[in-house]
Amino acid sequence: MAKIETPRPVRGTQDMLGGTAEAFQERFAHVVAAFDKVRRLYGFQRVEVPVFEATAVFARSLGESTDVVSKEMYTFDDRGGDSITLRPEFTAGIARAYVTEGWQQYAPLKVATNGPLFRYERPQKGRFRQFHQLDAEIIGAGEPGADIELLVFADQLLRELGVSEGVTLNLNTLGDAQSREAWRAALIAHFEAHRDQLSEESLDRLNRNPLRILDSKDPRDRPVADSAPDIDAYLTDEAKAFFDKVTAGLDAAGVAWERNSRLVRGLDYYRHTAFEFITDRLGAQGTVLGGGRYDGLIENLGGPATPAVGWAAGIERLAMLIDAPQQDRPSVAVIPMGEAAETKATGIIADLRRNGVACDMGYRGNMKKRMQRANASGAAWAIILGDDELARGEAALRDLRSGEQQAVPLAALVEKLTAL
RNA sequence: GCGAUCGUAGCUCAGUCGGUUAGAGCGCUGGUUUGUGGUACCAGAGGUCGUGGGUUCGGAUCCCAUCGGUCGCCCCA
Repeated sequence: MAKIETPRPVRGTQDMLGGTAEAFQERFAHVVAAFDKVRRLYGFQRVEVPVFEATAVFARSLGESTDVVSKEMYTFDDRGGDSITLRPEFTAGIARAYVTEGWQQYAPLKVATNGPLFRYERPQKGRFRQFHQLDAEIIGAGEPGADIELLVFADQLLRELGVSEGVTLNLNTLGDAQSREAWRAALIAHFEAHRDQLSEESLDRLNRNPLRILDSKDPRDRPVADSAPDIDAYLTDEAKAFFDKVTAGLDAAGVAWERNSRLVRGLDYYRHTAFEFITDRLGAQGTVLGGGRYDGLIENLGGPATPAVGWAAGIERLAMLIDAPQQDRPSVAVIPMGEAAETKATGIIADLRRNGVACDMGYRGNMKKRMQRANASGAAWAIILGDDELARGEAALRDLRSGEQQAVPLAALVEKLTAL
């Protein structure tokens, strides 16, 4: 008989098993739990949006960056012939819902979500095809206060996770449309004047996405990129006032930040604030949380002109940075010996669980094996139930830490253990 | 799409100037102790050496191809 070949997991996907101190799943869950806790403190409502959308939702949101649309998205036709795309980001879907579900009535709307996203990329450290993000958005608020609130939220999350130490907030402004255009023109002029010093890749970027030359990793580009003009000289008074309010707000809230005049966004609908929390502990993927103001996006999706700002954070990346979280252990291991005892134990364990006592039953192997498993499970107590105990209507309750053991009437077990 | 590097037991890895039956630790099963763990000792099960081809008397080891992992480039919404 031919050997059946087990299908392999799809490239860039992960399976996560919890239950042990080193388990990545435990870290992952801790990041999500911390996010949910902080999100409530800041009054962000939980929102759920579909994992897939009509392709147009993302295609329009990404606009002209054709490489991303054509090569990086999981797009397919469904049985009805409609083009569907697995979400590569949260913002577009939330913006779509804001328009189609009439959420405009709640503006300014503070929402948060988290879940899986999909991008067809080559996996590497901190990069997967199915990955997961936390996401927070404020839609319908054009005031710098919204940017500030979001940034303080992000900062507090990183503090709660204990990773703020090695992570710095890089902050920049892209100005309003007018500032951005003027700066862009100046940058192109600068790069054109130094064409001969740029790498081939950056020469290509010059046509495609000139702002990206600013954060090129190629050492040949650095001198030209570093000597390129900041946006500061091109900011309108309004844009400058906006950025000043954001930085003043951060200072007032005690959030440390660094100006990074090379931090840019490729898409045109980004305005004003752009930020990334960056670490050097994750290899090539240093951004742990990033976002900015996208005042032009909702209009791009056919909605009313709506100012909005938001951020997203990679759960896997955060999970790689945090210390191993404390994990919950079952506190009681029930060890029956013999069939009659096992039946009785089934009732006892159900009773304990209904009364909020976390417990597990050991039903494999000999006594020694069961005790070993009970010990390995981290349980603090073992309830040993054999024919002898059963006949006396009691169970042996053993403290697995001290080794002390006592007989407890079966009827008193729940009371005894819930009192501990 | 490009580059580097690695694929040996369930896991982590030894073993390669080509040479009898491929090893260890952990885990698993059983035993020393017919019902008592965190120690110890003994035994056992478990491997198409990623896959296919080539060179050779002989390949885990050398060559080619292919698949997969990892890291980096590109891209980064």
